[in-house]
Amino acid sequence: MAIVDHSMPIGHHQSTAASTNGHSLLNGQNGIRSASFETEKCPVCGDRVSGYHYGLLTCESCKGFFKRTVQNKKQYSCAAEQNCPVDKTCRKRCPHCRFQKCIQRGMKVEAVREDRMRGGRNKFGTFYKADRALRQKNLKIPIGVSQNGANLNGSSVIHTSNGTYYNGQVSEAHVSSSTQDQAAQLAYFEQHNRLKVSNGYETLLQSPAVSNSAFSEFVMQRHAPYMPNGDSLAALLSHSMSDDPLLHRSGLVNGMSSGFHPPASVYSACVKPEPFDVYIAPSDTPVTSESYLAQPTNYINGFCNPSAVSYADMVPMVPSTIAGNDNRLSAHLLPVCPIPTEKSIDTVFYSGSTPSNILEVLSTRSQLETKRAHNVVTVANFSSTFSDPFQFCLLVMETTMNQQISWARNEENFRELRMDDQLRLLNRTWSTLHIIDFTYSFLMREFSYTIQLANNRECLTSTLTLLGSDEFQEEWESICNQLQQHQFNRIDYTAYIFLTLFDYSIYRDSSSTEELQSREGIEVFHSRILRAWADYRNSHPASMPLLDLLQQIKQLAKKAQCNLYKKCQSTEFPVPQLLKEMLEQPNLSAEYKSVLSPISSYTTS
DNA sequence: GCTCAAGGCCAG
DNA sequence: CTGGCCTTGAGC
Ligand SMILES: [Zn+2]
Ligand SMILES: [Zn+2]
Repeated sequence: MAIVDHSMPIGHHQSTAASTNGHSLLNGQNGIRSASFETEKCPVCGDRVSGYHYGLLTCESCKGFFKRTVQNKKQYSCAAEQNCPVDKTCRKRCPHCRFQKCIQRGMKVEAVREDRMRGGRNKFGTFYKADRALRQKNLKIPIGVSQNGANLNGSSVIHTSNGTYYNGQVSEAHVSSSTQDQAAQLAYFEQHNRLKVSNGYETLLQSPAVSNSAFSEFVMQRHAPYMPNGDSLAALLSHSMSDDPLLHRSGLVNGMSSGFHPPASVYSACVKPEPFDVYIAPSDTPVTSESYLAQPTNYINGFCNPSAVSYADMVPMVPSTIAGNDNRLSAHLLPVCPIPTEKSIDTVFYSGSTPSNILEVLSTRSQLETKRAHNVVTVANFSSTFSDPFQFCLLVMETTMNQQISWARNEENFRELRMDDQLRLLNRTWSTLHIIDFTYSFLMREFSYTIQLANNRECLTSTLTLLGSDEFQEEWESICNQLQQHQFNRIDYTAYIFLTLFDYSIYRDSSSTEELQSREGIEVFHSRILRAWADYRNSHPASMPLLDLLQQIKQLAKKAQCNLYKKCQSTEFPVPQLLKEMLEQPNLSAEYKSVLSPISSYTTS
């Protein structure tokens, strides 16, 4: 490599702390570690990452920029349309858009210390650690085909340079990492806070910064999406369309009046002293949606039409205890800017480049590993607190489903679908996706056979995987064995996920032209994945054992879902909101009946 | 003790 | 204002 001398991670130098080997990161025992972010690109500008800063892996300059901005409470404004591209070469040009992107990518204002205390560690440490562990692990996954690892991040393959419009998303294609960071963190921290709830006594009092800080920010963000009519999923999806609540606030939003500076500036989250222990709402089940205003029905095509959309009407869910201090959310929820959406999957997805690359690229760019990483963290967290296996499963499922949705809505292809399609697809496929994720995690030994719970109890991994059922354990184990025999790997897993998610059969019977169009888009994508996968496997879709297995998994998911539905009817534990809604979709009841009757003598009314 | 993210410094 | 390099210090 030509740039060898720059390859030492910056931020480390010999002069520090009498460390005997200042260059330990490059060689020796720690060599592996350095590799973990040596290849990473800053999710904000694409420059070389120097470590975790304010919540995620970023470069040194974005770190500095972010720090200065937050410390000095700077208010930038954009001379253009708030969608300036931000990359290494032009990041200086528009600080407004740069900062916006920082936030959007998940940098945390609350990690900037108000008291300016140096050194030490903060609460994000655990997240960094978990994230690092995962990245590392995933580096070691064998790739399978001739391609070598070097290509993993070379996603330059992927893009034509179309749109700079929507927050530069497209032009960022070269950034390999962390479009997921934010979602990931949210999920991560949510769990922590939720745990606090369940243990949590002390918390409420000792958090000086709580009232307007970090926490409420993230709670808002996290729960903002819930909707009044029980449409959590829709809300979760639509909320995300323009990303982060924190940002739409510097001055003129979409040409609206500029004088208004909501009290809840981003900086309010800047937290005082270090151990900012955030507390959580004193409810241990996910918040319900009573505090929402009615949602004017229009989220279906929401993201196409900025003015028609009623993001501003969506009042985020804030736990009642802290709800007092914010009505400022509406400002947050304004869409950042319209998203052009003639783009169909087809155009979004690149069209040239060899088929088998598609999965490679998807696998890398879609950050499936990160999603799974958070599943692992979720499990770890809940398992230490809960002792009842079913309750444990419910909570894990609820949380991971949130993560699933966050993941999906950020996924480059999925997010281009009409909202309506997104809803249907997720409604349709969540249980299968769950099973695939957990099964793959199991195969990767991210979970062992059983999961140790509190009070010395345990939960079979198969139970958790199968949505809390233990009836199908053998069937699942058999599937696992077969997957293993076929050397099911990361690429196969990626194919499984995408083939499942993009299930065009949801429109099998539809006749409206709109739906047919949707169906076609999804189908095209689906078949492209299928071809790529077959190509990768040197096989034909018609004769792929792994494809048969996927069908089996889908069947299994269906059964498991029915079972879960049944169990939820009679459980003593509260069924979390989102899960409940996913289970109780009206159109499913018939299906539950038909699936259940052959297996068991379950009788519905 | 060592780590490594956070703050500080300052030439450009 | 930027960003590369330097110092700190809680937590492991
Ligand atoms: Zn950067
Ligand atoms: Zn700009």
